[in-house]
Amino acid sequence: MVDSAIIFSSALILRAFMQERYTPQSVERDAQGYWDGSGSFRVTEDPARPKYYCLSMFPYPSGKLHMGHVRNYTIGDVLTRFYRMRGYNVLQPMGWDAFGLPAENAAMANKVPPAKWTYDNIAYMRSQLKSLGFAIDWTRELATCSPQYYKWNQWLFVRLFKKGLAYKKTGVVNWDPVDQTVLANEQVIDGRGWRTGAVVEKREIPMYFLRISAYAEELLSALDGMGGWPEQVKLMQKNWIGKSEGVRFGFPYELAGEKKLLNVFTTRADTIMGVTFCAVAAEHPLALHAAKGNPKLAAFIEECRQGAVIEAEMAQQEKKGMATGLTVTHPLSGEQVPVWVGNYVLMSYGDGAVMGVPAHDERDYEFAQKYGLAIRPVIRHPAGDTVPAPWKPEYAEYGTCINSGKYDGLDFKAAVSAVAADLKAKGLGDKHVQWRLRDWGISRQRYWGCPVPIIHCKDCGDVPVPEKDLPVVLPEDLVPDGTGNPLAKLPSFYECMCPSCGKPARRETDTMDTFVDSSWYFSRYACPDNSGAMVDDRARYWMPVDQYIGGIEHAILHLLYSRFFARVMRDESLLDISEPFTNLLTQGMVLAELYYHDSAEGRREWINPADVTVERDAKGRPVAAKRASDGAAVVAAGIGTMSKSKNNGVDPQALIEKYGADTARFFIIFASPPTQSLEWSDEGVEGSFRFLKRVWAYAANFGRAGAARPAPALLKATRFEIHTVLKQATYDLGKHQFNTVASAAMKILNALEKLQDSASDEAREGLSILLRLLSPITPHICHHLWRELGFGADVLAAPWPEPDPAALEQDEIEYVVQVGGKTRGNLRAPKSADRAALEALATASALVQKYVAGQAIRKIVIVPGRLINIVV
RNA sequence: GCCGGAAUGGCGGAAUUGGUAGACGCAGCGGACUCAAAAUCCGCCGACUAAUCAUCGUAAGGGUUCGAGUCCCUUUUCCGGCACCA
Repeated sequence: MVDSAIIFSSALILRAFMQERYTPQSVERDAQGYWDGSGSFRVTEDPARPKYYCLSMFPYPSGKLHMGHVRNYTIGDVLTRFYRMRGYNVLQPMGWDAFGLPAENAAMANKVPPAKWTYDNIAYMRSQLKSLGFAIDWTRELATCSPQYYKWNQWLFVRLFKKGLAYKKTGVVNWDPVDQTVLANEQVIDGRGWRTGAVVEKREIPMYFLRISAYAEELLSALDGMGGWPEQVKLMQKNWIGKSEGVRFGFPYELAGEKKLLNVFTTRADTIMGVTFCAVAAEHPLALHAAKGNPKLAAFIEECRQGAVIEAEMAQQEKKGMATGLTVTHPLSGEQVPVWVGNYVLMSYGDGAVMGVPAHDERDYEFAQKYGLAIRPVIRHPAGDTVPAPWKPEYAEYGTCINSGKYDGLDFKAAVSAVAADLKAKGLGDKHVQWRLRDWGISRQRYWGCPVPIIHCKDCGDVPVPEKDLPVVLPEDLVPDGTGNPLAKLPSFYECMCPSCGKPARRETDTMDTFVDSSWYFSRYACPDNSGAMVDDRARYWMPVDQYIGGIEHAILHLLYSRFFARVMRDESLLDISEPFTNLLTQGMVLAELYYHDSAEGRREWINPADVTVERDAKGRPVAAKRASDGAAVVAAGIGTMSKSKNNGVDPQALIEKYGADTARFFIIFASPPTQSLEWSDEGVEGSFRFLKRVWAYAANFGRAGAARPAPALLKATRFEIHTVLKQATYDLGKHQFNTVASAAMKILNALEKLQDSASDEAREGLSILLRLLSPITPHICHHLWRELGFGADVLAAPWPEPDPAALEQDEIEYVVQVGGKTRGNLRAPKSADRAALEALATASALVQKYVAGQAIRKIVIVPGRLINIVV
């Protein structure tokens, strides 16, 4: 039956007043005014309804929205509105990740304090977000640069400091020797400072760390239970945490008469008898000691210190090493083993030293070949007992021990156990679990961030700022000049009294990594107005976030830090949960075409795709491209992420002004599924606009006098079509495949248009389904038409449409007919036909007769309701 | 370099668990309306072919299966992350 509840006879009268032309600007202004006026998106805790906390990653206020933001928030809004229509109490908040480097860069460029730049940007971007019509509860807005917010960063830091979960040690940073300042990785270009061009050096400085390693085991094991996260992200986190089980042991040596151990960790203790050298990092104490009397080695270590701390760059540089001249004693054989310095050994992993087994490790093999070190095979691997050059992957495989004395004949597991036991007996080592995950260094030698609440006292050491003195407020009127942190030059900030002894002391001038701000903001949205606590009971109601949406680029750091913070807050009795995000959707990038033009002087100029005219051949294939302004030939350089440097960005604002927010939203949803990259297309936007105009025109003409009533068979077929599409669309929404939901809306309109403006019950029902299906994607036009056609006062309050099983009933089913696995045609059969009937029907058909052509039928495969395959 | 993804017509994409490859849209081509244009509407639209049939066709190569875009192995290219961009 047709859903009569939504059929409303007054619709025809209302319709007479409706404009023929779709004018998105006025429609959207009115709808947004209605939502604002009625507080449609303000929510409070409601134990009677299931809650749904839908969160998109908050933006950095960089100046204006980019298409990636629009995409992110449109996806979140579709989910928000969809769940709302299904009866959930839905929270969708918004805020600003407002501390960070770009504000300092802008400040330097424009001589304006980062605070002013940031607040101006927030004001503009807020207005942009509002013009997109997102169902956001704006009463919960927060900015991480406000003292009311970052006070709680500081408060939590102090708690962790007292617990030992925050602590001080040295860390390595990129140092610009000209500007005398620490550089972020992105400020290092080809190993040089971005402003000075000076070769960057590594420098060790004291910093504060958060002991995320204390939660490594839990962060790893909990991944298994996180069904709502993409496998891909969980796998990346698992590899990042990097649990490896092996043996940690020491090579004894003597230094100035003192007995010491060179500690290493290995997952291949079974190869220990194949050790022919040890390699240590350039920063390793042993290397530094050896360099004292060895100028060549000192020069090599200096060379290793050149360049940035960026691991990707270090991993790609040529493997180099130099002998220290020192030796250590093999703990089991007693042989002397030479110690080398290797630029590929990372001080930050394990003990900053590795044992070298060139026969069974590719990196060690290369190193030994290059420097003429001994290669001693000790494993019988699938390619034999020897390891002739070149390196083969088989050399690294597990096998039984050979040339290993008492361990000969043992397999991997037995050998590792035996070696570990022997090392333990000698007091030199044991089995050990090693993590790749390092503690989180949160100190930044920068101004525009949350001050680290520590006071340095000559007598009392590092003293946390007392709770009553929080927040340590960041002055908002400074302008950095690129030569270090302005806070460190501001006595009024750093001069203070020691809270413990009352004597003059110096305030810490480092600020916190902005990832600290973003690791708990989602909990604060529940209670942003609470000035007395970090979070309260409202956070217990709303947390965890049911659906989190953001870029895949955050798969590891932000998401891992947030998982860590949730546990820290749990252990501080602030939250009841361990996992902050139940379901995670990682959206793809937004891409656009790239065009450039090389000038006569050889300068490459990137041309915005909007300024390019493409010539096509008769089949629509592009053959040439020209700059619209002067006809100059431009080169099509494929597609890439929208960026300033490649000048291929599309401004959301221009789009909204030209077509309206609904068109922008529709195109973004329609163009590709949320998790895949989205390729921008101006023609595609035109097509989306055309579709909304058609929806409008259909509604405006709906039930127009004089339309003939279609034949009953057409009505029935149309209703079948619409309900089939609806069923599919609801399924697609469940798996977050919104692009096909948009397609479904198009299919429904196509079907309705075939009814030629008839105001039949079937058409009215179809239209009400169309508007409800579309309302999460294009809420403004649906809001307007829903009211205008008299379906109700507010489409937000309408229930999600359900497919009617009766409409999906069919008397006949169309089967695909294959012969020998090749599709040959279709066959209609009664719904009731059983297997035998289908076989008889198929074998008797002319279609099958033609292709079987006298061959023996070996068997018949039947997929119920779908397919018949005659195997010959 | 290491870790994680992706690849389907001229283009974006669809194909529920292995079951009619190309839904829906864009571009293109043809037509209607118009003095004309825009807008709108109708039709065609993977390759090969005059057209039909047939054949081929989901990055490349191999395999499993009655049947593979989908599963397995190898390779190529592109994208994300690599701890101070956010």
